[in-house]
Amino acid sequence: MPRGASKKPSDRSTLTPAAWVDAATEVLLDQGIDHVRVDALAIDLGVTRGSFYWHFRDREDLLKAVLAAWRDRATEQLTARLMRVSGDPGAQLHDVLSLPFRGRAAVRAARIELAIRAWARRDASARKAVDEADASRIAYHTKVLGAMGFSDSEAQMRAFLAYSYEVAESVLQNQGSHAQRSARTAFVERLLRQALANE
Amino acid sequence: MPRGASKKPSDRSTLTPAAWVDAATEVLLDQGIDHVRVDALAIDLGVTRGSFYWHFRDREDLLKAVLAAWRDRATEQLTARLMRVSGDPGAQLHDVLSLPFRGRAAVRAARIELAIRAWARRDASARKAVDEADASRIAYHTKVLGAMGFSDSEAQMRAFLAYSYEVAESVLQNQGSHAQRSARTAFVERLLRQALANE
DNA sequence: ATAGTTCCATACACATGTGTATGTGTGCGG
DNA sequence: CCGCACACATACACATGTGTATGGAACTAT
Repeated sequence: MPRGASKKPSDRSTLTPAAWVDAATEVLLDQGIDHVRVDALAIDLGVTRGSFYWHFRDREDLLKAVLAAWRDRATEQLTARLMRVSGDPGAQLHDVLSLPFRGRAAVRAARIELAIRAWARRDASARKAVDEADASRIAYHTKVLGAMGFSDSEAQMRAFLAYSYEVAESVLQNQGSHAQRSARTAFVERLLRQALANE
Repeated sequence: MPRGASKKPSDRSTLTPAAWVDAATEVLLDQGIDHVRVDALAIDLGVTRGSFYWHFRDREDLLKAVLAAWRDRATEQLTARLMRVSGDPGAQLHDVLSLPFRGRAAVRAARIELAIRAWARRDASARKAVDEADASRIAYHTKVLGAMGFSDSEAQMRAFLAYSYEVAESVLQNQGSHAQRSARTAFVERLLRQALANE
């Protein structure tokens, strides 16, 4: 009797490792890495732990796969942004700063990232992945701001400030209304464009 | 009343609830709230769980005490800052922005706060405490920037940006050298002081 | 049809964590 | 010196989580 009557996943009758990774990521994003447990995931997927230990060596193996999946997606997002060279660096800066407002997918991605940051506080490999993602994005910001005419060192500092604002907007998600958020985003964009008064 | 009515000093003979809270905070700051366990704390304190369940009703009771202790300390820090009216708002802004560099105690406090932010992602009371702390600090920043001559709305936006930078400096602790950090802090300070060019 | 592989179920051993019930030594007041 | 509350120790019941060993149904290949 084929157990085709699966609940929500694809029409596949058998599970893939990716399905376990997705389920684990789902728990991770609103429960934290410590609540990612194989038996709970098995219940979510409608199977038993016997399935899990066929696809994965142990729990650590799954967590590594979760981290790898996130890192792949993060770098993919960044390279996609590098690909669509809009030519206008000013538009790119606007594009970057309005990222937190790109709908529910972006919000979800931000929540996943926050969960991984929390995880990175006590896991070396997660720490490494997050640090590399931060460095890559800051490098991209630096490149954009450099293309806008700022010197290398000043582009670096402005890039960090821009990225700081992005990170904080996701961390401080309960501070200010939506209108305030878009207003201050526009303000930050103008401030970052503006040259520093030399005294 | 059992012994000398001393509570603060390490009364080597008996434990206080504060000792449990301190031990729990120590685990919290580098392991996360899920790793705060009564038996591990008991071992740390050199006693058994029997002692714990005399001082606290259950584990939740301890966690509430940990959160209350942090909140008290956070508000106390802020009111202390409000008290020492340096008069010069420019000096106050500098004081605020150089906070992450105030030695090991500040670093430790930042780590505790990050752990509580992670906790707040799935605990309503922790969420509330963090949101209120953020709001209070942003309000203080807004007041300082308002005293520097900016309009209310602009002071609000600059205050959020300043606080964003502070939060990000603690979140992105592995990005940039110490020299870079102090350089960009000085840069952010100058940028925040500067008026926005009207076009 | 038969054998083999895939994918999962079942059952067990083991570790860790919470909470409760009860025992125990010690410093006080009376 | 007696008793009693305090502060903890000891022991147990119970729940939850991991990992392994083994069984078994469905699909495939021959």
